[in-house]
Amino acid sequence: MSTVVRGRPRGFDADTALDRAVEVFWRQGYEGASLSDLTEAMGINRPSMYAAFGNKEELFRRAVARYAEADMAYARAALAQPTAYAVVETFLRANADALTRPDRPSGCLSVQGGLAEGGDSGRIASFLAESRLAGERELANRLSRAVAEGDLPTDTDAAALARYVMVVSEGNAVHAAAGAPRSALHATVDIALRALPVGGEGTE
Amino acid sequence: MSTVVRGRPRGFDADTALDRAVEVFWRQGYEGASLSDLTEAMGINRPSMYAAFGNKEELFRRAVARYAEADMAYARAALAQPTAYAVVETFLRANADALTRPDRPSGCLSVQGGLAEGGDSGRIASFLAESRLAGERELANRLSRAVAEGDLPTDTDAAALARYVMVVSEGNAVHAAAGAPRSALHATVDIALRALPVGGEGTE
DNA sequence: GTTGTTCAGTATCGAACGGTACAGAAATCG
DNA sequence: CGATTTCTGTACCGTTCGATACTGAACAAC
Repeated sequence: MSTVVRGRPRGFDADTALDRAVEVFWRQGYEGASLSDLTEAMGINRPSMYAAFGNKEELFRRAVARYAEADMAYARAALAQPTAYAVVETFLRANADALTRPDRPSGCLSVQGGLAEGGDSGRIASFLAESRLAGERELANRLSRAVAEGDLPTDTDAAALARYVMVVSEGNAVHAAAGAPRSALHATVDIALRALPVGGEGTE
Repeated sequence: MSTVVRGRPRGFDADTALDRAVEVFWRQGYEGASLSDLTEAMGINRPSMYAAFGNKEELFRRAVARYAEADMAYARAALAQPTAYAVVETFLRANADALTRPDRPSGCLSVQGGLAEGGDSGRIASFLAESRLAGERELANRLSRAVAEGDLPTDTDAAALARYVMVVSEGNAVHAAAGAPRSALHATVDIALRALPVGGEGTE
């Protein structure tokens, strides 16, 4: 009822503190973000965080909600485009920009919020990224050979095409980890293959 | 020099133990897999693991190497296909199957090895997956409307197309988190857009 | 059989984790 | 002015983490 506060007023702004928490979770993931990391970035003490947000998991859920509202507004805007093509292109372009904003952590909180980049596992993430990149390079070499052999159009960017294939593969991995059935992954592959040059069976 | 062992022989097989470790890391990620989880699955004690593999990070690197050799053999096989199209299709098909093998953890160790699914954060992963799925559903609704409006071919599977778009988005997120530059992401979008029905600008 | 070397198992280390009890400070109400 | 209510800050809780001494047991060499 009454908007009057009774006791000592809060010494910090909860929304500002939440924004700082978003940054930390985004950069370090849920488990990788310790309470010390969070409260230090938020500029408040541990009991203040617990009084304001309940516990770490509640804080994370609030952070994701705020992220979806603020940092993914471009997605809702894209849906308002007049044509399906424009919807998809606008979304993917804005998404690419959002994933690489210089003033924000790289990537997407919804994807790597489950990561654990805290402490020692920074090296782990780098090691895994390098492993994936090695596969991408092998594929690029193979596709480059295909260009030289006339199997792909001469203006084909083999490295970009290899990266696209790996993106589809890794996106499917994210979906599979989330429980997507095999049929869904193959349906995605059906569509993804339409982006390849020449298409069809082949040697022809 | 001498292949003769000197002291008490090892009571377990290191390769078998490593295979078990792969399973645990694959399912729970690096940080999510505790030494207790690992040694229990490997059937050995903690000091035996340290004697055989050095430490947790070395064990993980060995596990990833073994994973790349055993569980990603299909990728090298795909590179041997005669045409570029066959290379890509064979890879993506085998990849989709590998990501959803019923007798193995879902997803890809190289992608979610950085995850932390241990203990409480199973709920976190589910929560994030549900968040992403909500966006996918919104996009599917929008594309479904486009089909109804004649903006997309009548035989278009709006849900599958939406899933494809999200796969590209999430794959790009993985790349961005690994440090890929903005231009690389847009080059991927360039290619991905070619898979869309009708293509081009649109309302036409 | 004795000696030397290696493995197995218990018990424990210090550090970091998420979470909280408690005392003092700052505000409004009567 | 007390009295009451709420926030801040320190100091700490029990638990779990990765990693290790240390004691005995098991094997080969001599």
